[in-house]
Amino acid sequence: MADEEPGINTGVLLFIPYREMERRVFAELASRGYDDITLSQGRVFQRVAEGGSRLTDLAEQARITKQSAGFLIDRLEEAGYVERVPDPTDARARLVRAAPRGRRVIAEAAEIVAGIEAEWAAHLGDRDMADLRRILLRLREITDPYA
Amino acid sequence: MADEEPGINTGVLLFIPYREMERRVFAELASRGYDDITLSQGRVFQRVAEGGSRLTDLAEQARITKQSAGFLIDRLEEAGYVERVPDPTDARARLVRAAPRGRRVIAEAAEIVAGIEAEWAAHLGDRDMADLRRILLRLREITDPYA
DNA sequence: CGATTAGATCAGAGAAGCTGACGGTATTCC
DNA sequence: GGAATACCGTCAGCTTCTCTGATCTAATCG
Repeated sequence: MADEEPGINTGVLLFIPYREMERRVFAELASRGYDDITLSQGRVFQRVAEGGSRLTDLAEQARITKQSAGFLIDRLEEAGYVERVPDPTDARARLVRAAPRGRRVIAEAAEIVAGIEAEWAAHLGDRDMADLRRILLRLREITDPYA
Repeated sequence: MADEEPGINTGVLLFIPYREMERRVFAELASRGYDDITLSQGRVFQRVAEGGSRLTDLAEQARITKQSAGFLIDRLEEAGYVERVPDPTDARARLVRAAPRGRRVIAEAAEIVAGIEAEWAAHLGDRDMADLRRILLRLREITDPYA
């Protein structure tokens, strides 16, 4: 687990760029005024689907308990990023969906991500960038239970 | 940030296999008796260099404050994974290095990681697995300030 | 209908991260 | 050499996040 170049753990190799992407997106969003959202909240928020998501599903996808997800969604709701509406198909459930402020931050985050991906593509070359995404999509088949 | 297959954020794509690798390694270690180490502790412990590391360096590499790193190292020390010794080259500093129990867990974790990487290679093919690592190493050049 | 399952919440606790401030040691600069 | 500065680690206090366990209501199944 030390530092010989070729022997470095593939997990760590995946983590490094992921973390850097996350850090830069959050820093940039904060500087644009979205400074009332945390990393953990963002990880859950990312999973909110277009038509709304159930709390339990969000928890599963983010790999946290539904209680933790509820805690984070409460904060996102207070800050105006999401809203909870009744699920018309199941009276036990409520749907979490993006509120207006949430939709704006989604659009801005997408811009920022696109900019960073462009930087990466410039460094790697378009060929390797495309290969990276293709291989990661295939890897997802065996590593994402909620694909 | 939603779910169209081709548009999925590259950061998320990196995160999925990373998280799965981490989860499996920790689950397997726990089942082998190393159940007194947490994810956060592991993330710092991974960075402890062969000859010992300074707390400040570990914090920088793990991207947490030195106070947080100190907290985690305290726990790792109590559990017998690391020990702190004076730094012979600087009386202000102490070196954190692996204790015997720590060296054993490093060896076992390496085995587990190798097994998972073999699974991934079997799914992707050796060619794509090698490409993945090669591309990630190049990506590290612009995403790891502590490479 | 009654029993079980599923969605969400409440309550309490522990882990882990942060900022700010401090004492001790090195280094740098006059 | 001495003063100013920077660095290493720690203490103190707080917030955020995550967990386990229990509870409530609604849906579903026999």
